[in-house]
Amino acid sequence: MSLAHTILATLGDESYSGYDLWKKFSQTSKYYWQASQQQIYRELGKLEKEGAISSEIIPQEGRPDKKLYRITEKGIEILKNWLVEPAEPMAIREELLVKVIAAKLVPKSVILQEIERHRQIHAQQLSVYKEIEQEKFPDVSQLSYEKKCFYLTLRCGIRYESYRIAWCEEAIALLGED
Amino acid sequence: MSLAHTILATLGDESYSGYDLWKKFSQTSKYYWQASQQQIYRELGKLEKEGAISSEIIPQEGRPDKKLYRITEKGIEILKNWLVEPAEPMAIREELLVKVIAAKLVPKSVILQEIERHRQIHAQQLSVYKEIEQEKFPDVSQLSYEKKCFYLTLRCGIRYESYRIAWCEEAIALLGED
DNA sequence: AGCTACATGTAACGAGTTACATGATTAT
DNA sequence: ATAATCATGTAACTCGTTACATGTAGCT
Repeated sequence: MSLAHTILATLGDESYSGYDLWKKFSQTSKYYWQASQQQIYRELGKLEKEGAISSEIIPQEGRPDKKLYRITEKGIEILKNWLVEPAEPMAIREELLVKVIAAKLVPKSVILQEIERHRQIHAQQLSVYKEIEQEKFPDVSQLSYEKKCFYLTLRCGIRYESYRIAWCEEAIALLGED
Repeated sequence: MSLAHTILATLGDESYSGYDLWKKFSQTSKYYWQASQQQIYRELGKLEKEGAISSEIIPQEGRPDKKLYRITEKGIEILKNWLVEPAEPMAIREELLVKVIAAKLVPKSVILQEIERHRQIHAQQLSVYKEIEQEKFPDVSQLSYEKKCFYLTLRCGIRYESYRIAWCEEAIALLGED
């Protein structure tokens, strides 16, 4: 359900084409919702049919035409109604943990290397987020309400990666000892 | 993909009926993979067709018959092959964060209350996990390799809930100030 | 009389992934 | 030449959710 709401929330600030939305989802929206290009195009089609968004074709030279989407009054109403309804915490599905549960079937080094690989991926992502934090949010107390909200999603990304790294380190330490 | 592997990993230790698996998924498997009863029945059907598991019907008095599933040699092979392949970190999809992004459309109190509600849910879950930790794992250094692996999934659950709580507290503090 | 636990499933739908299809421009 | 970027989409499939369907036993 939330892909539609994420798109509506994004279109609430600015108009985007499907392609632009996809890029935005690959970059800044990454720390709260992920979606593929195909999913976004499909969802845009649905939202337009429902009347939550409208589109306008922008002709371009030397490039394919682009379809620029904007949110409608109806779309804003849909968003507002969704915002006041409570949401349940998301279901946890961690493939790495399933591997840890089945770990005894393969040599210990296989699992240890896989955990170490994940630690590195998360450490890499964490450093990207921390750079964004330093560059874009040097003084948090001066932020507007809206900017604070966006900042908090980045903070969640930072905390998420930190939690993953800490767990990987604990796992390597515990399983690595003989 | 991983639901099949989670079921195979669970059946690796013991035989279960679909109903038993569902209960297990609602309790201990909760911190690494969640699945509904219907999903489990469907997946069991598929896995049996593939020959990864086999079933035996156990007649019971005063209760419906139960179908007890066990993993086959082929199922163990499937698990092993999956274990040595690298897995990517899971995609992040946090509905609460999408709400924070769209927060400006509703009064501040709506979002603050929703975040507080989530903080409480996670705090509740954390206390359940901590009780399990104290009861079942009083001395970590004495655990077998297999038990250590299981313990680590609980530790991940504890770290996850702690990270969620910490973020909620940060968000309430930042948005709550005037 | 109604609720919970036990036990297994089907059907329909919504969400997410993977593969395929097209075609121009710009950079290496 | 080849790859990457821009730009939009269809089709098929798998995975996850919700609703429906059936029936017994035991508790309150």
